[in-house]
Parts: sequence; C-alpha cells; structure tokens
Amino acid sequence: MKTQKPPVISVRKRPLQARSTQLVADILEAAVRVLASDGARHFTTARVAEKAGVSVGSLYQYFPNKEAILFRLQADEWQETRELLERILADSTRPQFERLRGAVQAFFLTEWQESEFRVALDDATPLYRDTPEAHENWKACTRCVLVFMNEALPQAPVEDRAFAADMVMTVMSAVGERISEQARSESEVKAMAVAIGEMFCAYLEGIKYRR
Amino acid sequence: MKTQKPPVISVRKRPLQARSTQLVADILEAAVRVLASDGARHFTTARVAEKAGVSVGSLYQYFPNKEAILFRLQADEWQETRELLERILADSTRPQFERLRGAVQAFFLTEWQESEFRVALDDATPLYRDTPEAHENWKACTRCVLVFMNEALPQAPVEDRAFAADMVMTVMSAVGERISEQARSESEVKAMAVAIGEMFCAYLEGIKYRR
DNA sequence: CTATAATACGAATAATTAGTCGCATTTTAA
DNA sequence: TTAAAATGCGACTAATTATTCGTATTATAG
Repeated sequence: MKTQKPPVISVRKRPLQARSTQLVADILEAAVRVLASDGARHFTTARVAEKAGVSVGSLYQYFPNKEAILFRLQADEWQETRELLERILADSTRPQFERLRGAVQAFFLTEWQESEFRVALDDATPLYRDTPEAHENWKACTRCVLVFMNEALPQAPVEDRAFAADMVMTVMSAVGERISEQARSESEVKAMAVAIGEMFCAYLEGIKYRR
Repeated sequence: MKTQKPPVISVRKRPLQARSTQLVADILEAAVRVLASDGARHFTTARVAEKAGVSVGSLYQYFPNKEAILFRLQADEWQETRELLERILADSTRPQFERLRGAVQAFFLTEWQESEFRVALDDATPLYRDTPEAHENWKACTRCVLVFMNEALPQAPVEDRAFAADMVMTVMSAVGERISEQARSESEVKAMAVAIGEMFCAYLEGIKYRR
C-alpha cells in the first residue's frame, strides 16, 4: 500500500461572526442532503456549496478540503452514537443485560432509519479512515462500552473485559453498517438486533465468573 | 438517492485465441496488484493496463468498463469464500459446531492475510453494490450456510434456520470486512474468531429444539 | 496463399472536479 | 467616521481519468 498522506482534517479558520457561523451550519446541513441524495461518489464541494446557497470559495474558508466536511459529518454521527450508548448502557434503572440488548436494538434502528445517509458516509470512509481523529472517536465509543463491562462483569479479568468491549463494539458497528447497506425491513432489523443482543449476553454470561 | 444506472458488468467480448486469453489473465493479475498497492482510489484502467504490459485499448476489448474488472475480482473472492465455507461446513468427520467455529476462524484468517487487497476491494463496493450478480454471490454463500443449518438444526422451524443462516453470514462477512480494515495482530483476530464462533454456537444451541 | 476475422495498440477526447486567488462587501473597533 | 479585519464571491486553473476509434499486426480458414 502506497503511503498516502492522510488529509488534513482540522479546520482552516474558525467562524467568528454570526454570519460565518451560519454559513458553516448551512454547509453542513447541505452536505448531509447532498450525501443522502447523490451518494458519496457525487459528493462534490461545488454541489454542497450550491445546495447551501454559498460560494465554493466561502466553503474553503472554513474547510481545508472535501474530506474535512465528510469527517465532520462522521464525527457528529460518532458523537450521537456515543451519547446513545452511554444513555442506555448507564441507565441503572434497568437490569444490565437488558440494557445491552436495548443498546443493540437502538443502534441498529438508527442505522436503519438513516440508511441512505449512512451508506454514503460509509462509502466515503476511505477518504479519512486513517486519521487520528477517527481513531479517537472509535476509542471513545469503545470506552463507553468498557465502562458497562466493568459494571456488569466486576469479577472477570481486566483483559477479558477489555476484549469483550472491543468485540461488542466491533460486531455492533460492523453489522450496523451492513444493515444500512442492505435494504431490509424493519422487522428483519429488529430480529437481527434481538439475535445479536442474545449472543452478546450469552457470551458475557460465559466469562462472567472466569478468573 | 438518485437512481444511478448500475454499471454493465458482463463481458464485452470473449477471448477466443490463446493470446487474448492470456491477456485477460494478465489484466486480472495486474488488477490485484494495483488494487493492493495503490488502493481503490488510484485504481485506474491506465495503471492496470500498464502493469499488465498491455494497452488500454486491449483492456477495453474484454472489459466494458472499470467496474467490470473490480466486480470480477470480487466475484472470484466470493467464489473462494464459498468453497472455503462449503469445504469446512460440510466436513462430516468433525462435530457440527466445531465445523462452524472452524469456518469462522478460517474466514477471518484469510481476511486478515489479504487485508490490503480486501480493504481496497471493499472500498470499491459502491461501484457495483446494486448489481444482480453481487446479490447472487451473496445468496450462494448464505445458501451454503443454510445447508449446514439444515443438518445441524433439523428440529428447528424452517424460518429459524433461514434466519440463522442469514444472521451468521451477515455477522461473519461484516466483521470480516472490519478485521481487514483495522490493522490487528494475528492473535487478536484469532481471539475474535473464537469469541464469535462461541456466540454462534450458543445461539444455535438456544434455537436447536425450538418449535 | 489470401481473405477475413481477431487482436492489439495508444494518442486523443471529453468530462469531471478539487482547490485557488484577486477582488468586492460587510462588520468591528477605535 | 474610518481603517482594518473578517467574510464572501466565483471564474479559472490544473490535474486526473474513463473511454473511444482509426490503424497496425497477427492468426485462421478455405
């Protein structure tokens, strides 16, 4: 694999005045629309600028390149995913394993609901896959699952808990991606979520008291 | 999502003489190399032709477009995957659930070994995702898992077996893709395979005698 | 041996698209 | 009020790349 320099993802300039803040917001909103309607292949800065009612030049004032826009969208998605997982997994009013099952269910459902957008975003992954920011987002989500593991499996060895968190996150995220890719019915998605939730619980049950 | 006409995937012309047969073989071999070394983004017909020691014009004699080359590579991979699964899952000398665990292990290992190539190939997915040929390949693999389910869970309802086959195939393939994407160590990959194999078996055990 | 089909070639074309830059307009602060 | 800073503009450039087509070469059949 040729060593490709990872694209610069950080912002070029921070919007200071109200109008530029609005402009950035307009661009991001338009980007979502363009991505969902045209797909990753036809996601061009020109189209985004046009849909946002803004000039390309202005766009490049606040985003160093096309990838930065896509990454921003992806980062927002990760943020929401993390909040979703945190909210469900940390909800101490419910039994632990039920929370896990609920998390899978909820996650798959959002993937299914936003499928066009998600697919296009996933198609754009190669544009920013190896950035440190992307790794950070992944780790943040895994950490959140790890917190749950620590609570649910206090007896299990640390490595087992770490591995379980990684595995659960990997399976959830990989299958979630697949679910938005393949057109499935809502009931199929739910059934898949139930099955995978059950499998997770069975697995955790198995390592619960391992030393 | 704008309705994009799926690219034509079938061959333009069949190689008849020996030299053209060789030419097609050279192109495919070069394509694998280009994909692995340059990635999907830099996979161009010109590069492939050059690496194959052939002119672009000749390339277009036998492939209607770039997508057709990529699809052919992907189809070959599916073929190999199907053979792998068939060989392991149908091996009646081993206990059923051990076969399933073995299949997961073997599949993940090949994904891991060919990761550069696989990642690039997956990145190219958007170019041929919605072709009927792609669906056929998927179904062929799932059918092969279904045959195993029929043997392993003769008591379970038909729908349960169909669902289990689909679910196993989805998880395996989605996670396999993720494994080639993230750079992981061989031992991590093996551990993941073991865990997922266990989960599958636990799940099947649960529906084995369901009516 | 020769006519015809098959094969191979690669320069040229047409389209797409990321990103820039000089200039115009608006806001801010003094 | 006014200079400086911030913002906004969009035509233009430069690069990439898929695909074609007219021509040259090679194989095959009769």
